[in-house]
Amino acid sequence: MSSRNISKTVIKRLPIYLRILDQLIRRGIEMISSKELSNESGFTAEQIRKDLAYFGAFGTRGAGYNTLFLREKLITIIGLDSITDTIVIGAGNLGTALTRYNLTKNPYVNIVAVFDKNPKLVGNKIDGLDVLPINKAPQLIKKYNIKVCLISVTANSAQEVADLVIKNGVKAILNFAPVKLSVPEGIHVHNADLTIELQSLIYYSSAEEERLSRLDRESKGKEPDLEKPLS
Amino acid sequence: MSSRNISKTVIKRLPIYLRILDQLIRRGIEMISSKELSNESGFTAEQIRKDLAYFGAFGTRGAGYNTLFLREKLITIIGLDSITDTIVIGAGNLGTALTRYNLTKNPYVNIVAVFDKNPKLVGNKIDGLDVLPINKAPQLIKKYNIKVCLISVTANSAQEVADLVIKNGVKAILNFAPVKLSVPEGIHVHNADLTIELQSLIYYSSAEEERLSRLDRESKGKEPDLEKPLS
DNA sequence: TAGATTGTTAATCGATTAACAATC
DNA sequence: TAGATTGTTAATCGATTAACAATC
Repeated sequence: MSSRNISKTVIKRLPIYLRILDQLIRRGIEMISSKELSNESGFTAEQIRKDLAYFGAFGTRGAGYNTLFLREKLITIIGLDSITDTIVIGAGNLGTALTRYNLTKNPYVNIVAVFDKNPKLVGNKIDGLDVLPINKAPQLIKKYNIKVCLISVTANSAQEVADLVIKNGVKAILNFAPVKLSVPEGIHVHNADLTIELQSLIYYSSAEEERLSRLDRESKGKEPDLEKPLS
Repeated sequence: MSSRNISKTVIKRLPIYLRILDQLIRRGIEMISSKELSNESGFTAEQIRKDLAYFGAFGTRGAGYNTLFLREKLITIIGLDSITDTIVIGAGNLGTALTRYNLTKNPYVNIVAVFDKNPKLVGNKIDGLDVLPINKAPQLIKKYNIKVCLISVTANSAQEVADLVIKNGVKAILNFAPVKLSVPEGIHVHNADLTIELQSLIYYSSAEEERLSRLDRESKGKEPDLEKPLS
C-alpha cells in the first residue's frame, strides 16, 4: 500500500476507472466486480485489481467494490478532491475549443484565464473569459498558485511559453504543440499532439502487408547499391 | 525485414521521427545519427535504431541516416505517401477546432466533410467546408472510400456514430468522446480523451506523498484496523 | 456453509537497454 | 587504416497475466 513510484501506465488508467464509476453511479449501481469493470473498460480484471491494490484494499472479497466508496478513493488518489485551477496559453482555434470544452465537461478543473501573445486575440471573450496578454501570465500564475497549464500555441512558441510558466511555478503541462518540450527534472509534460495521433492511425487504416511490401520493392528498385551514397 | 506484428508502441513513435526529420530537413541538415535523433526526440538511440530496423536498414554505418531518404521511407511506412481523405463527425467546438487545425497543419490528411446531427449546426461553414447532416455520411464515406474518421460528438452519440461509419467501411477512428467504443476485430480506435489526459496530469501536479498519506489517514478513520487483518 | 471475488504472489510476456560485431 | 555508427543479438527490466489463498 502506498509504495511509491507507481508507473505512468497505471496512473493513466485511473481517470478511466473514475469515469466508469461516474457512469455506474448515475445508473444507480452500488456494487461492481473487477470482472464487470473489465467489461466496461476493456482492461483485464486482474489488471484493475492490481492497479487499485497499489493504493489500498478498497474492495470486499466475494462482493466487489462499492461504487461510491471507490469513486471517493479514486478522486483522492488522482488529486481531484479540490478543484484544480488551470490556465490555457494560446487562444487560437484549438485553445478556444479546449477552453469551451473543459468549462462544460470537466467538474474537477477550472480554467481561470486564457492567454495569447497576438494582440488581435487579446480582449476576445471565450465563454465569458477574457483573453489576456501573455505578459500578464506570471502574476496570475502566482496569484492563483497555478500548477497545471495547457499549451496550445504554435510549435515555434511552445518552448518559450513552457519556460515562462515553469519559471513561475507550473509543475505539469498538457502540451498540444507539435514539439518536444525540454523541461527540468520534476516537471511533467503530457503530449496531446493530434497530428501524431492521426498519423499513427493511418498506419492501421490500410493493409500493412501491401504497403510494406511496396517498401521492399522500392528499395530493390531504387538502391541497386546506392542505398547509401558512399561520399 | 518487414516481419509482421510490429507493436503499437513502435508505430506511435514513427510520426514523431517523421516530424523531427521534417524539421532537420528544413534546417538543411542532410545526415543525422541515431544519437542526435535521440537528443531531438527524447527516445534512446538504441530504441530509434531498433524501431527503424523493423522496416529495413536505412542508415549508413559510420555516418548515420540521410534525412531525405529516411523521411521518404517513413512516409511510405506510415502510409502517408498519398493523401488520406478523412471526415469529422461532430461539428461542435472541438470538431470545428480539429477541422480548422488539421486543414492548416497536416499536409498528409485532407478533411473532405464535416457532419453533425444537430440541424442548427448543419449548413455552417468551417473554413469553406459545409457542415452536412449525418445521414449524408454513408454515401460520402463510400464515394471517397473513407477509411479514417474523427469522432468529436458527445459521449452519448459516439457508439452510434462509430457503428455507422464502420458499417460503411471506416477502418480507423480517432475518438475524442469520453467513452470506450466497442468495435469489431480489425477496426482500430485511438482515444484522444482530453479530460483523461488532464486528470492524469493532475496526479503529478501536487506532491503525491502528501496526498497518498492523506488517503491512508482517511482509511484509518473509516476502517479501524481492517487495513489488512493478518488472518 | 458454499459461492464469489478480492488482494497478492509467481510466471509469462513484451519492451527497453546494453553490448558488440559488421562495416562505411 | 582508424574512427564512427549502424544493425542485431543477448541481458535486463517492467508490465501483464495466471493462479490461488484469504475471506466476505
